[in-house]
Amino acid sequence: MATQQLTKNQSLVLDALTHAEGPLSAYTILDKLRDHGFRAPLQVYRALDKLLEFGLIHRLESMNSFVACAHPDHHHHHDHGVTAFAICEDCGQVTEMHDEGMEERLSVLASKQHFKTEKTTIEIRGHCQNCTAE
Amino acid sequence: MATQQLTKNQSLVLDALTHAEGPLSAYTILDKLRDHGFRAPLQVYRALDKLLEFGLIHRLESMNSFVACAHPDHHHHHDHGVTAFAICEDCGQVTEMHDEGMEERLSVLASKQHFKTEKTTIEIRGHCQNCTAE
DNA sequence: TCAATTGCGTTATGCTATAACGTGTGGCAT
DNA sequence: ATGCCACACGTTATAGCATAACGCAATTGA
Repeated sequence: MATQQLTKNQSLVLDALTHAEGPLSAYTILDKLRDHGFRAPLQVYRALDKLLEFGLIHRLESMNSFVACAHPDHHHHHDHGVTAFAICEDCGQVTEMHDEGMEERLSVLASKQHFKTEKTTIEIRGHCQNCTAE
Repeated sequence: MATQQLTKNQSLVLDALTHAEGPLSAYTILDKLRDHGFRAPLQVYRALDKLLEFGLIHRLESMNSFVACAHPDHHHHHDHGVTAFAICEDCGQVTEMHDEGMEERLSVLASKQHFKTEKTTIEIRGHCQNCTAE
């Protein structure tokens, strides 16, 4: 299963996210890509939907924005487990975290309620190391 | 520290959420309260902000909606730790969950990054017990 | 009394996301 | 080749979520 072949629009959107300092909103991406022929929000949203599907980007629910996936292993576009995000409210930097123990706790919590999990969102808002230094 | 005295608007919004089956969006609340004199979104959002501050309601980031807090002990409006929400995509029901082990894992994760946590969002989307029964 | 604070109401605006329509292209079975 | 299908694309319009900015009224406290 080779790396998914991306369309022009999808590549442009992924590049924008990859080269960005932090998460971008769909409309910010639109503005960045106007010079490349983007005119309407749907062009961005359609590309974002596909990139999410391929596992190449993440959506940050707490800020209606998107980030490129930090993982280098983009060869399999199946889940690599639950991802937690640490989002710095000062500099906007996002750190992607994975933890087996946490997945285990979540799994236990869900099964206690007989709840069938489809997708899990974990977002920690706060201040990163750099921005905490006074 | 007695229970916070609420204004008329705040009470109306809290009542709407308390009596609702599931989470409500701000505009849905607005519609429900038109008969009580509500005319504009800001009337709702201002009440929601205060209720969030008092810890009487929660915001569900993944669906831009709000729910009444399930806790009976509304006397202290400080944090009662991290809350995880199980959100059923079929019936919309929301279950509030608290778990010490979970908080511990998150705390460890954050400290590994030297990250200072302000607020944590955990939302599990899926299907509740009732809606899973075929 | 006067100033400061807080909640309120209103209008206007901005940001986020999708519906609905039509076009073009490439694969592929007939 | 022809016809069909799936998919990406472009465009316009609209729906849904959230806040800025203004001014008024009531409350509190020096």
